[in-house]
Amino acid sequence: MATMKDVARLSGASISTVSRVINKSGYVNKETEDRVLAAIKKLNYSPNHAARSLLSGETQTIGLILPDITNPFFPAIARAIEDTAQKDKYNVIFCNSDNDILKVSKHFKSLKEKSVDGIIIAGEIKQNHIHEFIEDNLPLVMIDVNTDSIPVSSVRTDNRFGGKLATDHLIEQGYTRIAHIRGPLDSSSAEDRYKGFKDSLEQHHINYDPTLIQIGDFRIESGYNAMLRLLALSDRPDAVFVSNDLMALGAMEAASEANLHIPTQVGIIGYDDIPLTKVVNPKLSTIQQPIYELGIRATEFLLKTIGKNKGDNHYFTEVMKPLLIVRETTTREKR
Amino acid sequence: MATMKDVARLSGASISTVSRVINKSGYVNKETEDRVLAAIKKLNYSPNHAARSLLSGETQTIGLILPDITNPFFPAIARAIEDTAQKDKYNVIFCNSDNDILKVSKHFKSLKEKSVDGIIIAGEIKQNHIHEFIEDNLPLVMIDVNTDSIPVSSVRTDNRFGGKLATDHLIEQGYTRIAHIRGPLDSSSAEDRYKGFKDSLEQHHINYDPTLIQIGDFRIESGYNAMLRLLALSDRPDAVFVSNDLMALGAMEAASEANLHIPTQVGIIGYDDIPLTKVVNPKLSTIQQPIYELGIRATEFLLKTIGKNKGDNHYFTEVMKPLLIVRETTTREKR
DNA sequence: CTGAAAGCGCTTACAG
DNA sequence: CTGAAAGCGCTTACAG
Repeated sequence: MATMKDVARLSGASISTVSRVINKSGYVNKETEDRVLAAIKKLNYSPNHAARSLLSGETQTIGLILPDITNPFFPAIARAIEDTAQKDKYNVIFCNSDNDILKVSKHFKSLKEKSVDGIIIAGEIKQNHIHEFIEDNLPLVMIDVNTDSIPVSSVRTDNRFGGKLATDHLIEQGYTRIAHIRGPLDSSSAEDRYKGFKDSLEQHHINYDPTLIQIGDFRIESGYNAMLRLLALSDRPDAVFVSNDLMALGAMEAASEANLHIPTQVGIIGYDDIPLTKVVNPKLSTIQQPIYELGIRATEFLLKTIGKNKGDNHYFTEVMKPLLIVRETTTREKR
Repeated sequence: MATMKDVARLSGASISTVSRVINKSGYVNKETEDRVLAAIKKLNYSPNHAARSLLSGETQTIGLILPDITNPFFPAIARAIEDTAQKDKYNVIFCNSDNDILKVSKHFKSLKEKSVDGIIIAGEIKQNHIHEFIEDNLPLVMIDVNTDSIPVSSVRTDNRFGGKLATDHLIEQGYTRIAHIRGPLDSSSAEDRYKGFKDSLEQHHINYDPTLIQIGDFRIESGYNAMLRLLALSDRPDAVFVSNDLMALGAMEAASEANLHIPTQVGIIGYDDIPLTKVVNPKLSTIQQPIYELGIRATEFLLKTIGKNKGDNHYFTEVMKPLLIVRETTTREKR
């Protein structure tokens, strides 16, 4: 690889001058500039990124820690982040955490050592762990985590409102015994959706029955198993609000195997609106999160924070509204 | 951030000695070592990656260029690559190319400027473009591209064999008029699967009917549209081998809308075995590619190449065998 | 076993 | 408008 020294030698200019034409900083005689440009071209020179980083402390790279790229919720997030970062010439390093806080910490540390300019974390992170990350003063944005009481940038949807939306819809469709398969206790999103579920029951004066609440881990099998438990109840539910689409798919499978017709015998609504919802049969009703927009906004916040002076404690938060998407798994004829 | 200088000062040792204990290179007195270690801990020192890269020319980072992470085929590849890279302390920067050769080139150049130690490219790349990339002498591995006549490392499955496998299966199930929805003309995988399709027909002495061949772009809509065209034929097919699962899903949708029962009235088999195949109803028969293993092996090859001396023209190729997975869309009772 | 010095490829004042 | 010099934070011979 050619260096600036080579370019300087070939063009007859000094290294400083070469630097000036490359960075378009300071005055350079037009003819000198042309000679330098010609030399750059001839040598196929391109600047050494590591050397620049050493000086500037910046790498034009951001880190992305997400639970698992093979979970259908995350590719759209990752894509949005990469698209948005690319526009500002940032690259993104991605890491999978499997929602294991140890792995999150490990990746965070490793990214910090690589001097990434900022980090985006998606997934279930408990509040006390978030504090651990903000101590480092590295620009940080959390996706889909309720950070209400923590000074950190974040982007998420209003999960409580979404949970209510889903449950309201089931009630309006005439379902009367409504169960909920919630996500992990660690997850603030799962917690908020669960709260929305209770809000709706309360508003409609429906008794809250704890036996109708099952806990899953946001993966398909756990939805299947939770549904099995619900169907084993003596007084089983006629509808269930499932805290994410993946588990809802599992629940649908369990219902089908029990020969229960969806939506007439049991209604099911999910959460997220991942692409899968449209290809299953019947198509899954769900609460839509603006997944791609979540990723865009998170990246915008991160880049804005990177732009600010360090030590400046600005942070940004946005809570987006989710949307009810009625498809086939809940459209029972009204009685 | 603390530097080695700070550590040296605090521990009373020289910078050279500090470097020795950090890199465990050369002899260091046990007591000196302990003092240095203590200082490192106290200052929460971690080495500056950019400075190291400047010296070594290595970044412990690899680039991954894939068409689109939101295409369900690629998350598993990306995950496998990240998992494997992580084991050797490599990070991966990922970029989406949308199968646009201009974007591939752009990303390739940008990754090269960031001094990544190697690059993995997945997707449809024409042979003449591959030459462009190997000129740079940067360690490179291609995934799912037929590179038979090109000196470059690659990992793929035997697509021609897979295409034959799929078509043989349809014939064995008693289907007699078999169509093929192929992938783009640019794609060597699509071409090879198409060849396998023809191999099978030939072996079974079935006439090749060009009207039964439609071209898609590997995306769901194109499968839908291609199927529509096939169904509009006066003498329409009773089965179709679709060149990937996503298009097969589109084809299934078109068949359903035409009120054709799958698999009795029309059989459909896909290719890839993405997770979606198991959640659709009926479940999609397909040809399984070992997607995760593809990613592992590609990364292993890349890291091996990085380990070798530059200029050393070793390259590695592996062709894996695909597997027939019979599910519900092709299991017609034999006549 | 340890330290001083050179150098990786750049940018940034500073002087002219 | 241009060049010499210092320095970013490290590693690597080299000398002791």
